[in-house]
This record gives sequence, C-alpha cells and structure tokens, in this order.
Amino acid sequence: MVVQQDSGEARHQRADAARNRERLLAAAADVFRERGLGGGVGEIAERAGVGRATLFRNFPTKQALMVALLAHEMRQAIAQGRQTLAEADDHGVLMQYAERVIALQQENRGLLQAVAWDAYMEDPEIAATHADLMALLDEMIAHDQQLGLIRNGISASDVMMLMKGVFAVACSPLGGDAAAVERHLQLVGQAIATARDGSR
Amino acid sequence: MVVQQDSGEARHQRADAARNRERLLAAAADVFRERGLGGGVGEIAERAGVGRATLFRNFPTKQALMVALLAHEMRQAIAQGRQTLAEADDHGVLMQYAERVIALQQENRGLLQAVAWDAYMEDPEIAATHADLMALLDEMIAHDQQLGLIRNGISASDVMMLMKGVFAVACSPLGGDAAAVERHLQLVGQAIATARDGSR
DNA sequence: ACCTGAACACCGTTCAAGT
DNA sequence: ACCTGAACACCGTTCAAGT
Repeated sequence: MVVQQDSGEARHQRADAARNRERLLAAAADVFRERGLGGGVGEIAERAGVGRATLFRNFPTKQALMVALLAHEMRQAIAQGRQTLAEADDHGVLMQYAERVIALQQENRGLLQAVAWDAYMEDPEIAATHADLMALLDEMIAHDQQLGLIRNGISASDVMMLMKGVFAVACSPLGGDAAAVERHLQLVGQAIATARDGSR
Repeated sequence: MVVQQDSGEARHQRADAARNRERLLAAAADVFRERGLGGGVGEIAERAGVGRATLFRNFPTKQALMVALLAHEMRQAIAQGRQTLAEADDHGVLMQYAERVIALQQENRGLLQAVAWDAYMEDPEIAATHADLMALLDEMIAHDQQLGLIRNGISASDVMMLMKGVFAVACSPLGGDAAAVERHLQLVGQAIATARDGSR
C-alpha cells in the first residue's frame, strides 16, 4: 500500500532541473485554474520562469503535462483518502470522502474529465494511480460494509461510475448548484446503501 | 409538445445556401466520427464541397458547429424517445430508452460530453433542446411510475445525473466494455426502481 | 446574396546556439 | 547536462475579390 513516487525515476538530475519540473506543474495548475484548460504553454513557462523549450523537455507534449498534473492531484486525493480511512473507525467513510473529492474536482475546473476521456488509461502513470484509487475504494467499501452501511455486491467501479455523474454536474460550468449536487449525492448514497431508509 | 425547427429561422435563404448548411452538418458528423473532435474544419469544408469561409458564415466558430451538430443529434434522440413512449403501453420505457441513447452516444464518439462540459446551456438552441429532453424524461418517469416500476421522488435531473456516469463509461475510449455498461445500467435501474428486487 | 482562395493570427512544438 | 529565444507548422478565422 505504498504511495508511488511522484516522478518515477529521478536519477542523475541536476537540482535546478528538478526544481523546474515542480515549478512547471505548479504554474500549470495555476494557469488551468484561472484560464481553463485552454491556457497556453507560453504563459505556463513564463510563470514557471523558464523558456518554452524547457517545458517540452520535461513534458513531451501539452497533453503529457496535463496528464502529469492529473496524476499529481489524483495522488493527493488518494493520500487524503488513506488518512480519512485510517482515522475513521465506527462511522462510514465512503460518502464523506466523496464530498471531499467533489470539492477537489471543482477546484480543478474538471481537469480530470477533460483529460480523462481522452487519455485515461493510455498513460501508465495514470493507469497505476487509477489502480491505487480503485484499491482505496475497495477498502473503504469493505470498511463501510462491516458497519452494515453499504450492501454487498457493490464494487469500486460501481462507485466510480455513479460518482462520475455527480462530478459531471458538480463541475459543469453553470452548474455548481450546490443543492443539486447534494441531492444527487444522496441519491447515489441510497443506491449503494443497505436499507431503504430515505433519511440517509 | 412540438418538435423544434432544425435551424430556427430560415427566411430568405437561397436554395444552395440551405443545402450547404445540411452538407456541412453531415460532413462534420462524418469527420468527427472518423477523426474525433480534433478533426479540422478544412476537411469538413472540403467534404461538404464548399470553401472554408462558407463554413464560417453558417457557423461563426468551430464550437458553434459542434453545438449545432449536438443539438441536431439531441433532437433525433428526443424524437426517437417520443416514438418509444407513444408505442409503449404496459411495459417500462425509461431504461429501454436509456440503452438506445447509450448506443447513439457511442456512435458519436462522446460528442455530447466533449461539447457539453464547456457550452451546455450557454447556447440557446442547446438550452431549448435540453428542456425538451427533460420534459420527455419527466413523461417517461410518470409513465413508468403509473406501472409501479419507478419510485416516487425521482426527477428527470436525477436520471440525467445517473446516466451521465454510464455514458462516461460507455464512451470512454478504452471502455466500450459492454458487460460493465450493462452492469452499471442495472445498478442505475435499481437506484430508481420501486422495490429492492435484485433481478431487475 | 452568396461564394471562394489566399492571407492572418495564434499556439503547440522543434532547433540551432549558448553556458 | 541543461537552458533559451527564435523559427516552424498547423489550424481556426477573416478578408478582398469574384459571380
């Protein structure tokens, strides 16, 4: 259950080069947040304080940069989830985590969706991170099942699928409508809950 | 319950101009299907047998062309749904329609998703078509509720939200995995069904 | 009233030259 | 070993000229 290294192999890398990679990721996050995914690589390089070409040595393509950023933020989300799971004891953890992830997604302007539909599993880094996420969800489901909160037969991929619908609404440009998101989340919660209660 | 005209106002339009608009939409559908949404406007114009500039008189921007195409295909899907609803009598109609829409989405290479997240409600044509779709879903839900198949309190926007998750899986580049789609659809069906049955 | 090919502008990507 | 600004290529968009 080890969290993966952020950059694969970082062998004989000069200190400034490593710093540049970090700066580029941070700058990309800022620019995408402000301008949307159409934000230009020129501005990203400028904010990172490097030349365009340096960006393209670190990330062979703009898409690769987006994928790396996505993987980076997925890892953060997974780390938070592991912490939530470790601290939780006698109360359910999955739906609480779902709310947290929705908030992260909204901050990122739907980065996951924009990148994911094109390149989700093609990139090995994303594939590995995705596998980690599925494992985390499986553990959360098992945890909540032992408390009798989630019914049997629900899988991590089921949860992902249901959550994608909520994400879609939550990240829609018009649609941050918090009430609708809350309502949909409840509906998803009911879909995987053990008893037909209505109140939770 | 009138289906909207395809092009809003078509007042004093020369015959060849009207034909060009149709050809451009058809060519765009072909190119996007073959090359994905990155397909160039040059190729679209060429296949339609017109110059680039003609494309831009009919659609002020490439995005506008995608939106118009999306609206066009949404209208077809709505028309099919109305027919399904009219023919159905003593059996449920919503989930059957869902399967049909999924098939349409897969043909379009996820056009809806790619366009929708950016521009869903901003375009008035899309907003109107979306309203028509919601009305159709409401009628389908009411129909199935009278048969005791769908529980009370389920709204069209709930169904849309749940379906978006299924669409996302169904249209993911890797993921046409038919078994997973079928499984997810069942789960969604259970989420809105009246009784906890398990078999349907 | 509508069409067109050529030109423009922008942005992702590469390259020759620097340290 | 790494960096850079200038050049390249591509594609969405516009324009001057045609019918």
